[in-house]
Amino acid sequence: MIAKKEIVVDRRIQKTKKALTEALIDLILEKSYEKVTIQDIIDKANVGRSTFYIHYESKEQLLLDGHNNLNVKLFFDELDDAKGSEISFDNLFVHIAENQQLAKAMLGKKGGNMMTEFFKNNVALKIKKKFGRQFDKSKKEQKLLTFLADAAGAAVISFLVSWLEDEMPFTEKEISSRCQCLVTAIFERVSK
Amino acid sequence: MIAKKEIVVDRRIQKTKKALTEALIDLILEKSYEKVTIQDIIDKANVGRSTFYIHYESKEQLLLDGHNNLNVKLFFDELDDAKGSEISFDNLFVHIAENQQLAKAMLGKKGGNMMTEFFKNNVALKIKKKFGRQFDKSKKEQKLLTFLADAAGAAVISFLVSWLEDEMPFTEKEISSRCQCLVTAIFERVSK
DNA sequence: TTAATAATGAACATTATGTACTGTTTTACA
DNA sequence: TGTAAAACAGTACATAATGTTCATTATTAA
Repeated sequence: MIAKKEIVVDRRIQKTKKALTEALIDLILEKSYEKVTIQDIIDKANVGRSTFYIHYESKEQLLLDGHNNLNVKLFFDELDDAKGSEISFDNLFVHIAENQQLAKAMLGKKGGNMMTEFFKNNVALKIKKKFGRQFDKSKKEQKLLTFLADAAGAAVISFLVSWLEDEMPFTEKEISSRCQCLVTAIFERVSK
Repeated sequence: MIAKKEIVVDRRIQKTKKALTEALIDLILEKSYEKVTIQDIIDKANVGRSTFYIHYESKEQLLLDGHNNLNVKLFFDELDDAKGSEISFDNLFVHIAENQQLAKAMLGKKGGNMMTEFFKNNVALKIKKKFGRQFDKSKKEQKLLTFLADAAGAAVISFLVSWLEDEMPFTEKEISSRCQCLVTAIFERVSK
């Protein structure tokens, strides 16, 4: 077995990226994503202007990169845990509750549209996979499948964000099972 | 009866506002809402910089104002046409189809989040009114009602946008009745 | 210890924003 | 049709963010 080349990331890079990411999260919660400028970020992170551009070329890239991504991926891996043909949102909501501040920054009203879209697309994709076999291969049926999966994804994210922004008034179990119910309802009833 | 004072809007104002609005719509379809600058708008509309600021203080205000609003209001008045406890989306979709280019600019992928939110909130509000009586006055039930109405609204808008962006592959009747079915399904099945 | 490289800070050109002011043109209305 | 009011164009200006470049300093991995 060949030894895996261990890539060591320079500590300076780690520190810089961490500072920038944390500054962005803070600033999103302070103002709102759209209103955060790169200038704000480098001021708050106490990082030189040119340093920012070494690593990123926009705040969008900054938001997508780094340990955010790790968290985001985790969110979705959880969706796969369910057995059978149902999607379980249990772990997703638990994970969201555990990372409330990050989730609010990324998905709340102050968070940019990009992250919400990203989440929505991922949920829709999972839904599409689960229910795909119920639709035949005709173009029309496939379009309907896509439309329904997107709509269900949008509904789930809306549910999730409402819950998150409203101090999580239901238990994770409760909100999660309603989400599952919602998706099932849409596919059983609307796909004819 | 007192004669209603007729307010005549200066022709110059009408012309200016129309030019600015049309420029914005065109620019949204060319680039995307976020990337349109006020500079772009006044260049395309061939209007002086100071003139813009006489009437509006941002592009958001421009988008919300004017005959756009007339159209938007029309969209939603149509939702009230249905008899009984169901919401009919028939006229909405017909109206959207008739104003395809405007609708795409406002609701499509290139359109800003603002208009989509606006639409979603309006649809959610109508839905809430229709189904409100099925929920008791307890805080928890009222929250669930709000969450469900918002989720249903999000699903409807997602459906609408998919349809609009995909060259409207179903008839207005078809897509509209699926929307209605979707809303009903959510409320019958998820509200327990 | 040292060669590599990341960060700093300053400078610079470019672009958008929002305001202010002057002079010109268009309008509503009497 | 004449006139006062207004909307407009055009210019100038201050402010702010963007993105790039470069010389210098510091930190790091080996």
